[in-house]
Amino acid sequence: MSSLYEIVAESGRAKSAVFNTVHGSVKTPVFMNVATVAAIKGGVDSRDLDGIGTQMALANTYHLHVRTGDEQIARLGGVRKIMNWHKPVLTDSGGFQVFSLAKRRKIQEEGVYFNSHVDGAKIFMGPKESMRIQSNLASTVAMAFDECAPALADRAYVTESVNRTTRWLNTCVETINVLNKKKETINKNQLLFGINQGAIFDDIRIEHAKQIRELDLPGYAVGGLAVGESHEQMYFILDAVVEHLPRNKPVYLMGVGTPENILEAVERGVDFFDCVYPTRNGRHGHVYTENGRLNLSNEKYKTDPSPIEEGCDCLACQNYSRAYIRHLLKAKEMLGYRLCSIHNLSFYNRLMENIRNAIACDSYSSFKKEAIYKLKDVN
RNA sequence: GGGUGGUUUCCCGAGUGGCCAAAGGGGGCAGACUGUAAAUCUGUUGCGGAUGCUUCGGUGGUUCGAAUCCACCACCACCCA
Repeated sequence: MSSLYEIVAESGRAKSAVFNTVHGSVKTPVFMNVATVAAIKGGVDSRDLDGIGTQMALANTYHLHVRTGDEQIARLGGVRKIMNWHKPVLTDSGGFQVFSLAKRRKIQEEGVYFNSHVDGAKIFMGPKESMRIQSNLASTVAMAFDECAPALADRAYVTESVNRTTRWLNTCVETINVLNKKKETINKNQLLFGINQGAIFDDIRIEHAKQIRELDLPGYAVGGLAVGESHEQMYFILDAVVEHLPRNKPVYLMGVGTPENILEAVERGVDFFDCVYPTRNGRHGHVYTENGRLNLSNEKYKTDPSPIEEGCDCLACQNYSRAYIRHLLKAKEMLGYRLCSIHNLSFYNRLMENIRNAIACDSYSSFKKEAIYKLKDVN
């Protein structure tokens, strides 16, 4: 029986591992494609991702609770079943919505009152509710219910918020342990990842990391970054906090990020990522290449017969020109959004594969330097 | 042949004497977006670096001042013969 998480290569502080779950194995560093409402936006089907190296997806507790309801999804067999997704899925806890729907919520000790963004209905969600919903969704990995404080929050607020997040984490642990033993639970092996918070205060972050690692959870995330602070501040926090999380467990940097952010974070020991960028930017016509990001809706691509990226084996690059995809975007045709999203996901997965290879060759530092240099090319 | 309504900046369309280079859409151009309230949002869109200059079917007029008032002309739409 293989262990849950096994480091297979290291290069400096960068690590590459295999994460073994009941829903399959994942090679890290890994990028999880985002499927917030159990759908990859832009009309991308689960099968579109076959062959482009996708290993894991992310869905959202809050969104699926609000629509169509986690109990209904449980009756249908869980989020993986309805998506026809045979690989692992991580569910975010709704904690980020505490942040992003700030104008629609009120935080209390037991949880948060939201107003649904769908119909305005009052919703209560705390650690118990989040865990129950995630158990119904039957994801591979459930995330702890946390508060993602704004980057600009002051020290007093962050201290209070982090303490509450720690108390919530304890409740999450107790709750998932009960849920995983229930007869009707679809995935009785659901894993719980804890989330480190503390905004840009390194001492609060470190203290929090030390506290939560005592719980000996199967994985730990760094949350509350890329929410308004500078890149330098983000890297500074990662430098400070990652070494206080267990090295022999997954480290997940939530919601990040750009290719450059990922390259920098891997160097600091992070091995799980997710971000809306490849799909959102795809829908907005921004596509990634090794030599930087292109805005395909720019006039200069109007007659460009070349593929988005030479040598890319994705559906878009194998079959269509930049000029045609630009035309589709201008015409607001779904196919345009779809092709750009598929290409970007393909790019991200290829980036992760290259990262893994560089770690395996113990040449990560020079690989990263060159990759970032190339990304700055102007197209 | 007679009557009525109309012609506005790339398009649609508001504007009936100064606050009008001209509302609002659309389209165009560019930008933003990091655990997705996001196929969304923002900026810009006559020329000029600027005091300015040239525009509202055409020509002429009234007026200190005209897209707006008057005259004629051109074209378009509908109605009556």
